[in-house]
Amino acid sequence: MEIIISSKSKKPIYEQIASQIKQMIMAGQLQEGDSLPAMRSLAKSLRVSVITVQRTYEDLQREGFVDSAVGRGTFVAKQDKSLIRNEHLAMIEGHLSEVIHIAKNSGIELEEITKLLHKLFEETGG
Amino acid sequence: MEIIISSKSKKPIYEQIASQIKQMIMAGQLQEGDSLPAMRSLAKSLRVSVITVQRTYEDLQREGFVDSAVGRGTFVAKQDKSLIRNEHLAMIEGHLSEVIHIAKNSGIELEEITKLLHKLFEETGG
Amino acid sequence: MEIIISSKSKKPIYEQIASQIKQMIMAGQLQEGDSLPAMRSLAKSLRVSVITVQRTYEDLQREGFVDSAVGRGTFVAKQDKSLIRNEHLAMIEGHLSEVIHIAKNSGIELEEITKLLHKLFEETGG
Amino acid sequence: MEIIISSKSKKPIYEQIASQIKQMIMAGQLQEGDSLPAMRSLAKSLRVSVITVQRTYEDLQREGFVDSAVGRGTFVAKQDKSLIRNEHLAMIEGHLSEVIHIAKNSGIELEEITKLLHKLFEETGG
DNA sequence: GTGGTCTAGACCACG
DNA sequence: GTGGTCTAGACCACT
Repeated sequence: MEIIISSKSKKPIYEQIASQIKQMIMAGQLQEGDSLPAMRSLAKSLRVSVITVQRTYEDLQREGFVDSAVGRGTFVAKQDKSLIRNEHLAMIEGHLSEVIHIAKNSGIELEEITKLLHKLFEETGG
Repeated sequence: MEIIISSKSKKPIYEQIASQIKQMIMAGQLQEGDSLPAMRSLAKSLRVSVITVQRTYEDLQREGFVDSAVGRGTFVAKQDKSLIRNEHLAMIEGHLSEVIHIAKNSGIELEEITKLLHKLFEETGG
Repeated sequence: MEIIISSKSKKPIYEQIASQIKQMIMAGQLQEGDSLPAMRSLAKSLRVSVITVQRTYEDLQREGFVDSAVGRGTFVAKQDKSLIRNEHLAMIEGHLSEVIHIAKNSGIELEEITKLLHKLFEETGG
Repeated sequence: MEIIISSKSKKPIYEQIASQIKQMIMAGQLQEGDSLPAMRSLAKSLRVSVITVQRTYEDLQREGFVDSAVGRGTFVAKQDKSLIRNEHLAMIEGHLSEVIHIAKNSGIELEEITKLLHKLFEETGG
């Protein structure tokens, strides 16, 4: 369970942890039925409060990525493909919003961004 | 000084105001030496607290967009447009690369991203 | 002793087991004096902890469904069926009245509730 | 803001508060744009921790009943009728689940419940 | 041991 | 003043 917490990031810690666990699930690194570390042990290894990890697991559960059962632990839930797709789209939307924010602040035209997007897309091996 | 504040936006009000002023400067709508409205009058016309406008002007000053002179007011500073523009383009390219990376990993089409980009651009208030 | 445990259910395991045993008793499938499986063997066949079965038997005993005798085992107690049944019917009527109150206030049709009732009945494991 | 907290209830406090506020909103007692009490003041008047109220407001926000803005407060959001309907259906489902739980424990037939439901529905003025 | 809830108290960003 | 985040420490129910 390699998770990196950056105190520089503006994102809250519980969200940083959550997004990294989501990525592991979406990448297949964590599979359906796999158990996640117990809250207390993960909290200890990440050197954060148990409450913070709890918040992370709670969010993951609410979003359907994991199931938690008192006394048994937390497990990766059956994944819905459209869920994952939506999650990816949300991440993309986050980046695009940043792009637009910067662009509007610096008078860069939408057309220029679109061209750059297409250029980068073609250049990228994929 | 037409500035729109959206209470729906997650962005703080002072940042909404600042980015719209930045835009006006980058677009040449506000030129070097032009004076910005007095804090109290801008606050009044936008129906926000003076403190909020104060924070806006502080940020603009720190970022080099304006100069404030006690007792005289706030003025647009000399802009090094091309430098700023290049920095911004680099940041945009970074985000777009992330977007493309995610998209290629999840089978999302370039066309869909382009549409999302345009949609967000139109939705985003200044 | 066919008992089904659903890990999806929010109900604790000991309660799932208890309610299924109660059902068997109320339905006459288990009769007065019949012996229940030993805790350890039931635990083994259900693949749960002995502690969980212990908790189940404790509850059944406290509610008067079974009697436990150290060294001899656990047996179905004498049931006062009609008394229990009437109490249960009264509780059910209370809940149904609540349901109807909500439904009438929000324009939900009786038919829809009936359908929901049947759907839930089929979904609910014992 | 008359809210009653019962320590007897199995429901967590934050949920008890939330459901009562939801009811006020659904009943029109709290209307769109109305401001809710500040977390700290509500916490004080209910004699619970600020954290508990925070959890309540967070849940209400996530479910779309209210909007919170740092520095300004928490306000009733624009209500979606289907949201309210779903909320009512969820409450009904909760009661029906209780009914089924009792029924299955006491060997009461689904048909009998259905008849009782219809009988009560007709008897109830509405 | 597990997760769920509640508490008290702190610091931050925002207005 | 507001809400948002993080912390530490406690008690509970379940396995």
